[in-house]
Amino acid sequence: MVTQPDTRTKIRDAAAVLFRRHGYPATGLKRIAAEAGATFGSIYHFFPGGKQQLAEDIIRGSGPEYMRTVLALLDSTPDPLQSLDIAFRAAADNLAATGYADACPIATMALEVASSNEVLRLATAQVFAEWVDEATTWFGRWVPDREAARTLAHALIMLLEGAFLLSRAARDREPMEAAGRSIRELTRAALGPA
Amino acid sequence: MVTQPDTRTKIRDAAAVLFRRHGYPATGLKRIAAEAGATFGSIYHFFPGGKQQLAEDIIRGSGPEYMRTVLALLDSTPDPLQSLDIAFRAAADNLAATGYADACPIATMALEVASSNEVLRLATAQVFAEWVDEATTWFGRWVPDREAARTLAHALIMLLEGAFLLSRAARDREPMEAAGRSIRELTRAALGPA
DNA sequence: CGCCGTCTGGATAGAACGTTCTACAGTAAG
DNA sequence: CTTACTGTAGAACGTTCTATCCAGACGGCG
Repeated sequence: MVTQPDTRTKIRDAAAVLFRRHGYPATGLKRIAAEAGATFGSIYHFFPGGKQQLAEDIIRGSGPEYMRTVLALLDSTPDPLQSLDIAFRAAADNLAATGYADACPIATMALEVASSNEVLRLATAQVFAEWVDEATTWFGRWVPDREAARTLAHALIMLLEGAFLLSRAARDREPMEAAGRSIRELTRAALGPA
Repeated sequence: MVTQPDTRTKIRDAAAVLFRRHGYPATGLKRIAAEAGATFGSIYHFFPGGKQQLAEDIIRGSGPEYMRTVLALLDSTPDPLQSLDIAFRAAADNLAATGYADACPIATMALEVASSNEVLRLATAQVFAEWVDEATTWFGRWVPDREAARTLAHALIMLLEGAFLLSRAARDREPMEAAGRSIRELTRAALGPA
């Protein structure tokens, strides 16, 4: 039905890219409008709350969307170790393919607003909490102990985020590959004594 | 010999706190001057390169300084597993004590500049590389295989950084504690087959 | 046709940004 | 006393920021 993206979507998509790559304060609304092919007035028409509402919208939207992508990769094979390998390899490939620009959609913003903007901080916290819950459920399929599964879920996300940080800074996929080895090692250890 | 901090040091220290908590673009030179008890002119007197030079100075200075703190904790006992426990517990304590504000001194900036400022990106990359090397040496004391030690070093730093991200967003020490359990589990696995 | 809500285009405001510039205080050397 | 140097103080510049405001274009409908 929708032949071409409407203005609201164009603004959202352009802002999401800029926020992810450069962060919240460094991204100007003027630049968002330019990249979206929209005008200033349109931003405030669709997002009366201004920059903050736009960012919150993107955090709460891109977060779950990204997790869905990751979960799809994690379900690509029945073997959890092999799925983890595929997922982290895909993350490294995507990172390298985008010139080490596109990583976690909300990590940069999360660090930026953690001590200065309570509304956005809460949004990022809720997205991360959702990720941990979903990853815990995923690990729970093979790891009966819920505490152990939750620790693995935390490790998965922290290794992924840490690898994004190091890989983006170094423009090198080595950290992401090390992260993949580590999460597989942890999972293997949790599966072993079964 | 130095009775009170000179202006250069006051500016550096104030800027380091602000950059760490709010990031690079969100921190204004005016605010830095105010917090440091200095004036505009003094900033440009000591840092003719402006904001970027100040940030690079802080990245290259605070990075190694922070690693020294971590390494001191890691050498607090002869047992690596116990030292890791102490270090991650200290990180969680410090985080909670500062209202989840003071975490990694350069992580926020590293993500912000990774795709927009090559000078600062390189500075962060070199600091991280140094961290990995030093952590590799530390693990190397018990793990003879250098590749394995380097993977552990990456895991240590990535888990720490990931835990900073999640803990700051959630204002909760659980992620940091999970990171501590995970790095000890990985280290245990590497020590086991010895 | 005229009407009306939706959306666009852009001017404008007022504040804050990084940076540059000049003036000046204090001190040590000649 | 003069000269030179280091550091302080802050005004001023041009740019960019978020946000507000309004005139007008568009499309469905009576």
